[in-house]
Amino acid sequence: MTHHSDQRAYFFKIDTTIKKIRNALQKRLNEAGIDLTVDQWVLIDHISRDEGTSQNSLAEVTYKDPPTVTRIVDLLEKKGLVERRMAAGDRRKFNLFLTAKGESTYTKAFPIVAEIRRIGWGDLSEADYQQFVRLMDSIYNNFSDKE
Amino acid sequence: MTHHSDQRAYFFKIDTTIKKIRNALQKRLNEAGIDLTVDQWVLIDHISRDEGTSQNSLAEVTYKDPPTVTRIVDLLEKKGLVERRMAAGDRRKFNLFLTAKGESTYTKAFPIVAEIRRIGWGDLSEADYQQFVRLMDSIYNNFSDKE
DNA sequence: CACCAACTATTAGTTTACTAATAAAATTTG
DNA sequence: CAAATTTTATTAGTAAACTAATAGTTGGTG
Repeated sequence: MTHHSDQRAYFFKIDTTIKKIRNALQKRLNEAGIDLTVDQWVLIDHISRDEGTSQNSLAEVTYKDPPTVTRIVDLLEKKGLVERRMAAGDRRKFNLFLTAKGESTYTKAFPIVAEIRRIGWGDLSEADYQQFVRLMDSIYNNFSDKE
Repeated sequence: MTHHSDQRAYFFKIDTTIKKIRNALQKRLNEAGIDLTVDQWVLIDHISRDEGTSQNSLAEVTYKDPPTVTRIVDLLEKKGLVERRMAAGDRRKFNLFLTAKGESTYTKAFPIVAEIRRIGWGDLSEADYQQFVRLMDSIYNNFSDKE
């Protein structure tokens, strides 16, 4: 891209778009009376798909930091949605599980998240999705490559 | 887009990409010894382009909330980079200006931000940029339309 | 075996985002 | 003009991201 006056725009567009998505999802969760933040949903989603996972493993797959995961798991535990169990064979680790209440919350939240995904994607096509992935991966990798 | 197993991916890709960009920029600013966060940079960039702007106006153009702007301006004022002056004719408002130190910091940070933009965009083309804008605007507007 | 390095999770401190409530000032309306 | 509404900015509280430091545990190596 040559140096146009709008060269600032791509950071900004990504930033405002992700904020818009997060806010829309949070609003729907609130309206549905589901006591979950977006990031809390991200964690229970991953725990549900990989019961017994450790916190560091969760941090890795969600691209969150270990301290952030610690705090979100604290909140989820306090709400009674997630349970920490000592890992057999490694006393440093916890294995994470959804409680019955956690499962039920997950089940209630899932269709709302799916709906927001649908709304956001609108009538964009599969070809659009491939473009999207190509562009995002390209930007991402441009930073991974150099250092 | 039909319901593939990767349908979760687009939220996630946007989120991880913006994090990557922010972290890369923050790292370069730190390495250059510039005492600015990314969001602080966003504000002084806008103040520099529109000297005397108000906080609410800044909030609008940056898509930040008024309380967030209040706090970031507090920090910038504490660092001596920005000055609040009472607005003539409206005692609720402040007009915001960069101090000499603020100008100098802005001048030092600018090329670093430009470099990060260049690195992130890599060898993507002008046509890619148009695709990018189309996709992002589409997702964004899909949420704006239906409330 | 003892030491050293790596790993897992936590704590602490700073920054930003969002909501809700509030103070003060300006504008509109009856 | 007086009252109600709107606007501008702030404060307070909760949540999340990042860094740095630390405790406790594990595994490897001399």
